[in-house]
Amino acid sequence: MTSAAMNWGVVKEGWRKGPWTAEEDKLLIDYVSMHGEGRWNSVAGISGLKRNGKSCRLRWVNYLKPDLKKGQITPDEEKIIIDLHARLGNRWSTIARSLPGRTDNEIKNYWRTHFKKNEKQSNKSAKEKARALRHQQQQQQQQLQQVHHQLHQQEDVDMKRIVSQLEEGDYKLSSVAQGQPEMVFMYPMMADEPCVSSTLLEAMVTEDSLWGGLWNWDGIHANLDHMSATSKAVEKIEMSSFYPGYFNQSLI
DNA sequence: AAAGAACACAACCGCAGAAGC
DNA sequence: CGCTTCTGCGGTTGTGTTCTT
Repeated sequence: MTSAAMNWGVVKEGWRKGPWTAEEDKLLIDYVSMHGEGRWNSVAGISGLKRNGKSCRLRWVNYLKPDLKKGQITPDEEKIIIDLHARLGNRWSTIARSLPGRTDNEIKNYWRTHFKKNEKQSNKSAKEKARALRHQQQQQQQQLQQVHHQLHQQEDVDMKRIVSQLEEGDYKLSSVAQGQPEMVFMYPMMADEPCVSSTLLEAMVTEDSLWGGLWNWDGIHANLDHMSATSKAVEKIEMSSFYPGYFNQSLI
């Protein structure tokens, strides 16, 4: 069916629908940079966009937001998705909180594409497996390069932030990764909460999860800022049962 | 090379809960 | 306290691209 046949891109009841144009994206980006996220229903009035609030929010959250991670789901991310979906079911937004830069929509689409079908057809052919493996290797390579690049850029900023937080005395640093002297976990000092033992943390730092240890902190944490107290409590209980160490990290 | 299948992604809808009045 | 509005979530659908036969 064509866009025209679907009435996409046309103005319906005053609102445009269908794919976003570059101009619309720019208007929305300008709006958010000036007014911040939220109050989506006022976007149309202020920016001149002929899109309703829901459409604007969706476009921003799923596509325009600057900290979104582009590119395919990595094998590590896939593991987490599988694990969390097994425990949480279709709670995509909760799963997405564990994958910084990924949206619920993206994960939902990924799951639907890759695993929904597998419920019926559990075995992949050898060909498919080989293809998937090649693809994974390429992705891993790309991601590694990307992470190295980002780390270089963020190094100065992050070090300053960590140092200032240390100076405030709110955090404790724990070097845990043997043979990885640059790998450091940071978690809040709480008098009434036991910290994760270094032994446990070491166990978490496997080859597969090394990078995961880094993103878990920033991503999960950033999202907690926007959650209600009740949601936070539920989230903490859920997440701490899945990822040892999460509970300590989330105590701010 | 062409057709069909599979995949990846974007976007809409309806509903529910939170927030504001 | 009830109503309205806003926001976020999950489900679904449609389109374009890539892969397979």
